[in-house]
Amino acid sequence: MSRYEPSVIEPKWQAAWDEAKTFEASRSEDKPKYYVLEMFPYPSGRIHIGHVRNYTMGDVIARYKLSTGHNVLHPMGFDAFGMPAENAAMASGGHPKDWTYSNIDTMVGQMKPLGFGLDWSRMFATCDPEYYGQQQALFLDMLDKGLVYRKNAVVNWDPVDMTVLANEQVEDGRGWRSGALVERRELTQWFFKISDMSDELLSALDTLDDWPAKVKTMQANWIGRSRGLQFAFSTVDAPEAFDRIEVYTTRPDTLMGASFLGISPDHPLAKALEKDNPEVAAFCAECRKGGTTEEAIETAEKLGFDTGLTVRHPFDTSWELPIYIANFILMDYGTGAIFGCPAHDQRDHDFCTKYGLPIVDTFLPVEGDWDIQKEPFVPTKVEKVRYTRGFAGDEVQTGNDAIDAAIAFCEGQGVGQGVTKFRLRDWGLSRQRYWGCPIPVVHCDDCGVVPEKKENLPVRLPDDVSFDVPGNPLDRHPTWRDCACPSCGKPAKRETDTMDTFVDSSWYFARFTAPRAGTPTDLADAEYWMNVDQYIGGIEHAILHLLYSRFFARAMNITGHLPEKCKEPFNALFTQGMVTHAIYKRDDPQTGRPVYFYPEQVELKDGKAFSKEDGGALDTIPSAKMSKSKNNVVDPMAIIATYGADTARWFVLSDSPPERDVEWTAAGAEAANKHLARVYRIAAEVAELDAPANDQDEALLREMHKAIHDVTQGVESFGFNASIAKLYGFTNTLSKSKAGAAAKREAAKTLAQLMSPMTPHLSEEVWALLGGEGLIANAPWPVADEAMLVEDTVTLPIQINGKRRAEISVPKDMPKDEVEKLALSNDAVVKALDGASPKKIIVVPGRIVNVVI
RNA sequence: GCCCGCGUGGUGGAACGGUAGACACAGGAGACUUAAAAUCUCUAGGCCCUAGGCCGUGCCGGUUCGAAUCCGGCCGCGGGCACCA
Repeated sequence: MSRYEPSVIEPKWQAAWDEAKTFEASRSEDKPKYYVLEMFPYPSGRIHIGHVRNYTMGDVIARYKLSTGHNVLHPMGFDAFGMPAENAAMASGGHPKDWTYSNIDTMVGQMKPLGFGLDWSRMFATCDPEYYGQQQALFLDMLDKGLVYRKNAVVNWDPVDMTVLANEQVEDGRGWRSGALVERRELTQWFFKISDMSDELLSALDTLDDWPAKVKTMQANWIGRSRGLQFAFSTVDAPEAFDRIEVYTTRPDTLMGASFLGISPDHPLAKALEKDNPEVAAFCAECRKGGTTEEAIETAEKLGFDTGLTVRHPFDTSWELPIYIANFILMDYGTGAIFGCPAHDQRDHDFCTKYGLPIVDTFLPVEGDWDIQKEPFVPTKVEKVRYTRGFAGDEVQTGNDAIDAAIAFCEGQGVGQGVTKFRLRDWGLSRQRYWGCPIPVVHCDDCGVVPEKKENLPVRLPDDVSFDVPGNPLDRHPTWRDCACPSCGKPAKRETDTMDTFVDSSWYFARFTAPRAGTPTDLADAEYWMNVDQYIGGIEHAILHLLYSRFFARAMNITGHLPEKCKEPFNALFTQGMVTHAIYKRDDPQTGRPVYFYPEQVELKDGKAFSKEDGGALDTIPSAKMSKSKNNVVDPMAIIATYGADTARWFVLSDSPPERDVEWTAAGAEAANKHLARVYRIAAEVAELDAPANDQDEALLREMHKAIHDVTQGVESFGFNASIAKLYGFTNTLSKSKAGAAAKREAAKTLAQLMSPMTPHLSEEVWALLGGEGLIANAPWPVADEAMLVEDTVTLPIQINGKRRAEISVPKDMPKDEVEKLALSNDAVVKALDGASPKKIIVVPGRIVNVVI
């Protein structure tokens, strides 16, 4: 009998699938279609065990759907533009293009041996001119429909390198290379008008029934719809054109508790004052230090500057409030001006305490005391509170009711109006970098900003660029910028900004439906294949990528590139966890710096780690995100070389639920491999078995049908770990069964089929061994016989006061009162009752009996 | 700082509000073997001497006949915060 040899069988079956074009998708109306997609990878160099897990999940779905009679589209590509390619070019002198395509070659070469059922004929990289040229066409159509515009926006500016930095290139407020203090600087940038769709993007979340609730919550909070009052304070002695300052507040009910007016350092008034007041200029300059992230702004020390100017309170013109410039007020949100109410807001409370401004309550708890000077009173808006300085509605009311009443009152008084605002900002797509899709517009002295003609697309990136100095190579290229104005034909200059790589990933799923089309999409193909039936990817993309894709799908509908039904392009979403691995380290006694050990340098004894080299004890950090610098990255290629692809696939799906992180352990991989070898051995035995049918057959076949049922349910509901647990159990049953050869062969073939989405190579081999017809990949998925699933008797636990004390075995459909009688006659119950009668008996049919004493 | 998750034996984890710990790893005992590997069988949350009982799902409280599960508060860890992808 032969052994389980993955290195022999895996290439064999991969060749067989290629030969039969098993996974090449083509349109045909005779079967329902199914589009399964995993978020495509960034070509970082080598595939990661996390990729293996992600793509294996998608592959399980794809193979399962294929065997349930679907026309499956399961494509793969690369999200190939982005900063790491430029960083590599800066570090080691190559070209981003060479680096990227060489990485793609490597990664494809690593993915193929894993046996994923992918349609490789559709593969593309977003840096292919064929792809980004179509993206430029899409951009021009969006420009034409008014979905793109230019405005000023702040960027991280490195004053030493004279270049724009990405957020991740800013460390503790300093540029990562120069170490210079980063400043926020305004540049003219291109924007997508995603905010026009705020309301729609929010309300349509309700239609996404098969998306995780947490993702929808995150998106809803991100879009951040709020209702509030917008009104103006009139100023006292302010510069010309600033006699009124518009503010937006979500708490107009606290208007009588206002202590100051706060404006953003980027507010027009601040900018006006800055011009001839050096103190204001110095303060605003101070505020502009640091990075652009919300995190940096929110966690920075709250600073304010008293302008000396005041505004009049709208309800009492003799009441004047000081105008402060404050570093925590964002120009992007609302009107860039707020009124501060320290009694009911922690930040305002801190601010007023710091600058000695009055703290006046507008409401207090319905009962009890509150020292408002010491601590702000910030109840939720659904709680009832007692208004001490209310001006609308009841004295005791909820915050929500008070807000509604306040808006109505103010509108009646002619003080502002109720408005709905969103937190969502327009999507800035300009990047001052080389390795991205060029924005296809031209700057002409006479005609202004002019779109490039479609027949001139793609606007290709030049190859002759260098990365020896900071900044955008397109800016300093000797000739690339020079072109003719598409409108008047005079010499003009190309736009040198390229697109955010999120643009590339916002429509690739649509492109996969017709990857070689001469237009961004082919409507007939999109109509057939869209939407993505199952999208799989990391939770880290919960907001930006998924929101931008939802926006793009709508924009592509408006520009005629996608049908109406694609406005929500992902029918179902699954967010998978990471693959983690322990970190082994110890501090170097000389330098005190941590030294990281590779798993193969580590010896494990009684759960403790020691260096193989010198036997010294090591610290273990369990379940850490894999990171090259921590030496805890597991290379899938090494796993394949040792155990084969099926072992890697089986392992990443077992144990942990897919949405949770899974820890890679050598022991776990070893165990997975042993199990697969065992399945092979059992199948080989069964193939040679020659035993007559007997009374054990039915028990085995019953278990087989239960396995079909449970495994199928696991696959359908992303419970792959549950499917695998069931498969372990069924393997044990089969191994121990004394049933006849025919029944055991049927069971073994079914086992192979149930395993085939996870371990396709082994399954094909077992299938062939047992005389299965054709490829198991094409064999119809087994269907559980309902009659075989029904149990005649059930075991009911008996609880006394909620604690399990006994169990009884009863016929499945025994009436409640008979179960009750049986329970009461149970020894444990009789003993516990000790002659008394129970207070209550709860019988949940088929589940449990609880006797309350 | 803000938003969203997660927390169960030595380990990964299972469990429609209904027998907590399925399945697996590591461990223990045994079979086979000259021996080892491989394989197979049994065992296994903790505590108490056992019958049996007590304690146990990060911590504190609540709802319920019954809570890992629902609610409130805390602690710890992770993801995101608009130029990492």
